[in-house]
Amino acid sequence: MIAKVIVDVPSRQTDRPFDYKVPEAIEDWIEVGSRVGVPFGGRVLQGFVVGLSETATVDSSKLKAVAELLDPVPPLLPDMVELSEWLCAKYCCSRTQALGVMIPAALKGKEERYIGIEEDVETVLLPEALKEEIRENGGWIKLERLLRSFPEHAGSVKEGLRSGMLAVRSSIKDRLAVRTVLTVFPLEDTVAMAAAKQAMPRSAAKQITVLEHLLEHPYPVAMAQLAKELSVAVSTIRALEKKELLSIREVEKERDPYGDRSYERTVPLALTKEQEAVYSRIADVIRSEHHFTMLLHGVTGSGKTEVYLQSIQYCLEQGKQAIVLVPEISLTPQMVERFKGRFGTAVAVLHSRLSDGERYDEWRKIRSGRAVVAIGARSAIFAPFRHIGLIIIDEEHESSYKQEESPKYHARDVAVRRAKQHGAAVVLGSATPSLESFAAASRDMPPGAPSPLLPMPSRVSGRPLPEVEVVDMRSELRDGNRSMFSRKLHGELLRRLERGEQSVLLLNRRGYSTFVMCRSCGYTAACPHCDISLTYHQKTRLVRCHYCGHAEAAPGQCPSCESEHIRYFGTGTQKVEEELAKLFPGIRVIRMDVDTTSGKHAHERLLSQFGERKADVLLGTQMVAKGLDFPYVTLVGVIAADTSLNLPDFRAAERTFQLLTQVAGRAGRHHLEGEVIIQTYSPEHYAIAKSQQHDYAGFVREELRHRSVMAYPPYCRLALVLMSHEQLPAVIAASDRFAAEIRELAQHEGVLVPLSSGRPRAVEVLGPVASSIARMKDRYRFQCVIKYRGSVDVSGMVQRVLQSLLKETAHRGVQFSVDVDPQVII
DNA sequence: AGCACGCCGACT
DNA sequence: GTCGGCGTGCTC
Repeated sequence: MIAKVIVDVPSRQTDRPFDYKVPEAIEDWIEVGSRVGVPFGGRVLQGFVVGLSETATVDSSKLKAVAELLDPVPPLLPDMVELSEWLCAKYCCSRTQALGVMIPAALKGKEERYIGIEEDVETVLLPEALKEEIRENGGWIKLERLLRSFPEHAGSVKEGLRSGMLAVRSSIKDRLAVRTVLTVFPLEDTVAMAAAKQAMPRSAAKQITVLEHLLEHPYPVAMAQLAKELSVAVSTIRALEKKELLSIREVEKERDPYGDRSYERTVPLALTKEQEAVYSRIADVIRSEHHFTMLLHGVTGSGKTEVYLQSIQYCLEQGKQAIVLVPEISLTPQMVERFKGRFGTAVAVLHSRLSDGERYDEWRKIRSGRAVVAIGARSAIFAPFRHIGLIIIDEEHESSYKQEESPKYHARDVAVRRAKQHGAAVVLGSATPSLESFAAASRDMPPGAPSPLLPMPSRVSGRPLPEVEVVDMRSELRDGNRSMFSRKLHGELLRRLERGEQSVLLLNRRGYSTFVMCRSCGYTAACPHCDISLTYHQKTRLVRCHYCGHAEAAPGQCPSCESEHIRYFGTGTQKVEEELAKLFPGIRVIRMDVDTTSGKHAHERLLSQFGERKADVLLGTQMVAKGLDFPYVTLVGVIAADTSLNLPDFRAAERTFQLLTQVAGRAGRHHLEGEVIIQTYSPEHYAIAKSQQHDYAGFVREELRHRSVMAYPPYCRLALVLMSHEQLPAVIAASDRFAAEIRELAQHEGVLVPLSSGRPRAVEVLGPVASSIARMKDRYRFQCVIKYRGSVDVSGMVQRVLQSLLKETAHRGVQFSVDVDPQVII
């Protein structure tokens, strides 16, 4: 038998299957999706089996054999191997990257080499110390350790290996410490145990206590826990083991990050008429076993989560599994609690704050079938279930579903592809759907076919959406108020303090960091490697580059004109916090931003503090806008709505509308009425005006008009190709060449026509132009934007051009990065 | 990615 | 005359 293996080498030249003989001993175990160790170019590498056949594609004398099978159960299922093929074709990534993104990091094994002394060979030339060290270790010692102990003998080791005096043995070792716990197993024969207890001498009181306990609870129990509960020594239990009245074994322990918490079981709530209609549509699709993607458009507070829960329940009853994706940021304890409360231990939770080990344990729960619901961020879309019936993507418009590193996949698109493979239902849920999803769901359907649009326009509580007031900050300034708080927001904050209610303040800080600028000459501190402005960090008094990490001392005077009028600009959450403390002495503020939420449980700790009303104000960036639900929050303030509006990004208006709508939904969710104040310098902008009126449809109409005029999604699709090189001429040459080649290819296929032509298949190539960050990490960057429409295989075209381009020596050293479906173009 | 093979400068 | 620079090419 021959195994086709993708080896774990991140290089274009090795990005194809290699053939290996399968040793008979593992023939029955190896499968498509197995992880193996294979000899490759003089070392042993990890690889994935993507095919099994009887014949090889190269002559069999060249074939080597699979060295080892790394898991008893293949970590990937055959449908995922197929999915990996689709991933690398669509997103222009290597096969290794596509496979790697589907498994937990703990399973990215590395070679470990062990050194031994060859038998029946004269080894007199080897240093005595080396031979002794190896012998003392039972004949084999890790190469790394040997070299660390005897750095002076590195040459001898190399020579010993070359001349055959030393032997090397390689094995792939997972990056994983499997934790074990000593566990006490009571005798299965309880009668014998009871008899032994009777026969114990009275002096063995402690041993009798243990036996009594085990007779009452005849289940395996952790030894440490047993000893503590009964306050007996471990040696007492050991003594019983000697008498063969129980056994002690090491049991693999799973790290359950939620293990120390118990969840109140919840029961399905009665659905409203609206919820019921949506639920039954979803259930119909699950039952049909035919893939169908639906868009659940529900206002904040419309009870989407309960619909999710009951749909999942139905899916499980059909004997299928369900995946729920939520944005990382809203994967809060509150959210997890609702799912654990309904489905108990059948839920696996996957989020980025887990350690590699914890993530691996949750993943294994899925792979082994002990979990049937996976809830997690983006990568949970690769949960290794066998029969997926339902995939839910909550807050589907969130940009965190797009991975920004290769493979640059969009979880929404992967979800649809997986659902097609499994015949599953996809539910995209949002109060503010992305224009792409809304347009797709609003397409004309064949007569009689059910619509993919599932509307939930009313709130479960029956409460109206909160009042939103827009404050024009220009008139504040005109009236002499130079503070970052308008008089209105100031007054309302004060009222909340007096009444003991809580407020949420949002600082929309995207692209709005504290930068250093000279008021005399206009000099700004910029990174010498990346050409972007440096941000000021008060704690360390350093200015730092957000891209490469370059840091230097904050200048005390202008390096350009030597003026003293150098100032730190922009409003960070820290600054707002200081201002709050000044304006409202004694105010209790919880600040949430990247600085305060970096710890493992910092995010949830801060939120629970706020939930316990230990603070008056929750101040934060985007992360306070999502999914929070606190009954005493009656005021939401947005400090500057337009910071995101003015970004040079075609989705700026959409992002702003979404953010404002989301954050407004945080106020007055319970018995107290909520109020929202939006401060802005452009109150007339439709993104702000329509969010004030809670008018999604109105916003979409306006925004679609803009997108149509400018030919942006959903009226076309985009691909971004970024090229970089240390030398400017090299990157200019490469990008010019790339643009010419791709145009020629499109011309050849007859699709190089302007989008405005109205032709169903069209491709436009823009650029090349210098990237807006023209240099990063000492590399110059140029980019091409490709706009296209219809069934044009742009990924395939780009890959073909890159393949021929990279063969040419002139373009060696040029790095290409392809983003199909980029979320931001700046 | 690594590692070996291969053709041109400063050293015993 | 050799040791070693890293350019080029291959890995089942």
